[in-house]
Amino acid sequence: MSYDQLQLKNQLCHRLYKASNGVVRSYREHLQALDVTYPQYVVLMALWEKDDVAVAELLLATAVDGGALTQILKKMAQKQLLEVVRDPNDGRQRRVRLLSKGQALQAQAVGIPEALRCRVPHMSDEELHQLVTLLDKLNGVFERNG
Amino acid sequence: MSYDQLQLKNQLCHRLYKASNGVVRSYREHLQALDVTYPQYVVLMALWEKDDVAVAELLLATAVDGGALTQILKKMAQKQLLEVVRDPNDGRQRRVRLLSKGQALQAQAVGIPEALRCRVPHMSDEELHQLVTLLDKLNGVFERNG
DNA sequence: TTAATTTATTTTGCATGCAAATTAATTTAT
DNA sequence: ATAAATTAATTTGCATGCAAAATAAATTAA
Repeated sequence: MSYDQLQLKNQLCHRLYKASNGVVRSYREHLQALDVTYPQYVVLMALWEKDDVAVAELLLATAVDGGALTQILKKMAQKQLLEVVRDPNDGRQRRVRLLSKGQALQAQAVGIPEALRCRVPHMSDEELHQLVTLLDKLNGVFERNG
Repeated sequence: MSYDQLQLKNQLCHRLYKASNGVVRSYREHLQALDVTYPQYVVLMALWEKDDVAVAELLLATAVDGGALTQILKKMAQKQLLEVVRDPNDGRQRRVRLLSKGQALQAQAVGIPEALRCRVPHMSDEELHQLVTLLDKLNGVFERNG
């Protein structure tokens, strides 16, 4: 009954599961100062890079779930971080735009990446870069199909 | 307003977020045949390796959230996959034990790891091993503290 | 042009992930 | 020996992640 391939220690998926949850948990303390959750932070990063985009474009950029994104945008709109307006040219689309309060958060978030980097002092820049490269290769699988 | 360090393409966290969600999504089709969710599958793998363990030990092995684990165990118990019984020596602890139906699922799960491996044909065994090694190093940060 | 189809979002129902509060049982301190 | 502290689990409230169904608006087809 050994089945090595079913042992948790041999599962890439479980490592990703732990890493993702762990990293998001690590962000929480920093994001609380901005009063946003991790997915909300991802939406903000996407908008800081490119503002005034359709929901569909935001879905692609953030990889946040569609059903969840609607709720997330509602909450962020309530907090005056952004607004969602119907596209005049295509009524099906809704465009997302940062409000001043959402734009202002960028300045407060500038130090977050470095703070998180400091949590992993035992890993070199090269190792982290390798990790990024490998994850990109893995994520390529999910780009188009499920 | 560039702030390179805040661009999504420079975030390790976002890659982990996408990878973890993507991989779990990939498991879903295989797990549906067993009628279990991904966290439930993790619990099963832990129990297949070591059965009759306290909830606390299962928490450590699986890294599943405590609050969620209680609900997960309830559902798995309803499905007759396992049972949760009070420890006679220490009434605070509850021990989790696989039932025959839960044990039997192992045979059905044997092919899952290979099926998932086939989803990443463009990555070599060495690359996947490197990814595992780097994730383990990253996850070391979350072992004790948050 | 009006129905059928396609596209963009939202809604719904269920299953976590998480922090904080609560309950239950054991151990420690006085 | 009994209160206080500690430990093990569970419960609660909120925020997603996800699939599938439902809406709404634009486009295509007949």
